[in-house]
Amino acid sequence: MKRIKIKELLASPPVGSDVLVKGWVRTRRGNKNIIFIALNDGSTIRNIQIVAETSRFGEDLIRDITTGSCIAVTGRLVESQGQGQDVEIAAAEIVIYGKCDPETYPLQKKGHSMEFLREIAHLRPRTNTFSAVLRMRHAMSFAIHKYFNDKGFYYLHTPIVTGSDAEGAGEMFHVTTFDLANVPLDSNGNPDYSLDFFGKPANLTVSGQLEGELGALALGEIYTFGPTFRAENSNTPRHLAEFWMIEPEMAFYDLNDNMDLAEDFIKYLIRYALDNCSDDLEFLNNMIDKGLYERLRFVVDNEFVRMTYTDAVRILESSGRKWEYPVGWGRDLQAEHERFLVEEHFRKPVILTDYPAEIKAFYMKQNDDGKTVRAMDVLFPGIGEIIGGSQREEDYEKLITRIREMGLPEKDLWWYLETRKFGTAPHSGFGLGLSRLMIFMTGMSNIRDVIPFPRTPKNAEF
RNA sequence: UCCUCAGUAGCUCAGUUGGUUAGAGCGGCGGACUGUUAAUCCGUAGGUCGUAGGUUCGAGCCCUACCUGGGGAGCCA
Repeated sequence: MKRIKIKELLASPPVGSDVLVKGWVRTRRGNKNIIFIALNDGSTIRNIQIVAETSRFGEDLIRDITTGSCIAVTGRLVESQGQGQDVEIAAAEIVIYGKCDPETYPLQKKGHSMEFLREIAHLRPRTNTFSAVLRMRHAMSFAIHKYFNDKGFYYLHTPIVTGSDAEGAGEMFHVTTFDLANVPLDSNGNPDYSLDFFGKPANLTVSGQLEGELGALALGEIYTFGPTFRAENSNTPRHLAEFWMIEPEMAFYDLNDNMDLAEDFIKYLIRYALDNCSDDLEFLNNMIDKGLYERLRFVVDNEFVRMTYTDAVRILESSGRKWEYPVGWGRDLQAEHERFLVEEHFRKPVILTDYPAEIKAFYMKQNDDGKTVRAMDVLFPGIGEIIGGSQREEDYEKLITRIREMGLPEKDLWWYLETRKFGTAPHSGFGLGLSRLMIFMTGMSNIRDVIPFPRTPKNAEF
C-alpha cells in the first residue's frame, strides 16, 4: 500500500478505506485494552489519531510505542467515536521503525521553554511550534520566488565568497586555506595572501547588493536570495551571524517605485501566509502571540506612512518626549525613536526617506540639496527596520567623489564604477532580512527561533 | 561589546536572617481504569545546588573571578 501524508489524509478523508501512514508519535494514552496515539508526520501541524486494541498487538510492541518513536500504521480510516477529531485510524498493523527511549528523550508532552529547545535544535523541529515556523519559512521562501518570478524579475546568484570589503556593512569572516598556526609571511611580516587560495584576501559576503546592481544594469530587474554573514559581536534577539536576505535591484526605478515595490512585496507575502498557512498561523496565534492575526491583517489593510527623515526628526523633537539618546538633524535614529514613530505616533508601518548622507552608505543617490540621499527604511512594529534600501547613485563623477570622501578603496570597486561609465541608468533596490520577516510573520520573539540552526557569537553547534 | 537579571531533579520552578536529612508540579518508571484528548487516580525512583576560589564553627543562600542563558542597548538586516 502507498503511504499517504497526514495533510492529504485530513484534507479529504477517504473514510472507510484502508490507509498507510508513517510518522512520529506525539503522545500515547489509554488503558490495558485500548491505546490512542497522536501521530504527526510533519506535513501539517495536525495529528492523526491512531486507535489500537492491545489484544491485537503484542505487549512488547505496545510498550515500544512511546513519545518520539517512529512508526508506520496500516488501518481503516473511520469516523471518530471521541471528541476532538473527525476521523481516526483503526490500526490493523503497526511497524516500529525507530524506538525512542522515554527516559532520555528530551521532548515531553508538556511545553518547553524556547531556551531549552534551542539547546536541542536537532530535535526541536519535532515540536508543534518549530514545525509550524519551519513550514512557514518554506512558504515565505517559495512566495518570495513566486512574487518576483510573476513580476518578471530574474533570480541572480551573487557570490558568497567575495574579494571586496567595499560596502562596509559590517565585520567580515575571512576565507582562507592557510594553516593558521603557520601563515606564510611577506618581507614586512604580514600574511602573504598571494600564496592563499584566491591569491588575495577573501571574505564571506555581507551583501549581494553591489553584484546585484551589475545584474540589474543588464537584465533589468533581478533579485538575490541567499545567505549572508556578519562577524559582528551582536548579541540580541534580532541578530544572527549567518542569515538569509532578499535583495531586489531594478533598473529604471526611482525611489517612489522602490517604495511601491517594497510595500506591495511585503503585503503580498503576508497575504500569501494568510491564504496558505492557516493551520500553522492559527496555532501560532493561539500559543505564541495572541495578536498575530490582527497585526498581519492590520499591515495588509493599511497604507504605509511615507515621510522624510527631516519631517520625522521634527515630529520627534516636538513630541515632548524625553529621549535617552538625543534627537537632532544629522543624528541617526535610535531604536526608541523608531519605536515611537511606528508604535505610538502613527501606529502603522512607516517608510522614512531622504536621510543625511553622512549616516548612509556611499552608493545612495545624492539629492540636489547636497545634504541628503535617496534612502528609504521601512520600519515595522516590534522589529524596527525590516527593509533598508535606496535609489542608487548612477552618476560616475558624484559616485567617485563620494567614494574618495569616505576613504573607500576605489581600486577594489573598479567593476562597480564601470557600470556608471558604460551606459549607466537610474536604478534602485532594497534588502529584506528573511529572519526578521519571519519574526513578524510568526509572532516569535527571538530570531534564533525562526531559523533551523542559528549561528551567533560563540555558537555554531549542529 | 556595555548594562541588567538569572543558573537548584530530565523540564518549569520554590527554597525564610547563613543552621539538622534541599522541596513541588510536570515528565519517567510500576500499578489501576473498556474511548482517551497536555487523560485521570495510586505508588515510586531521581540532586557534585553552573565552574573555581574565598569568608564562616557552618554556604543552595554572603564575596571574587570565570562560563552559560534571558532582557535592554550599541552595530545592523
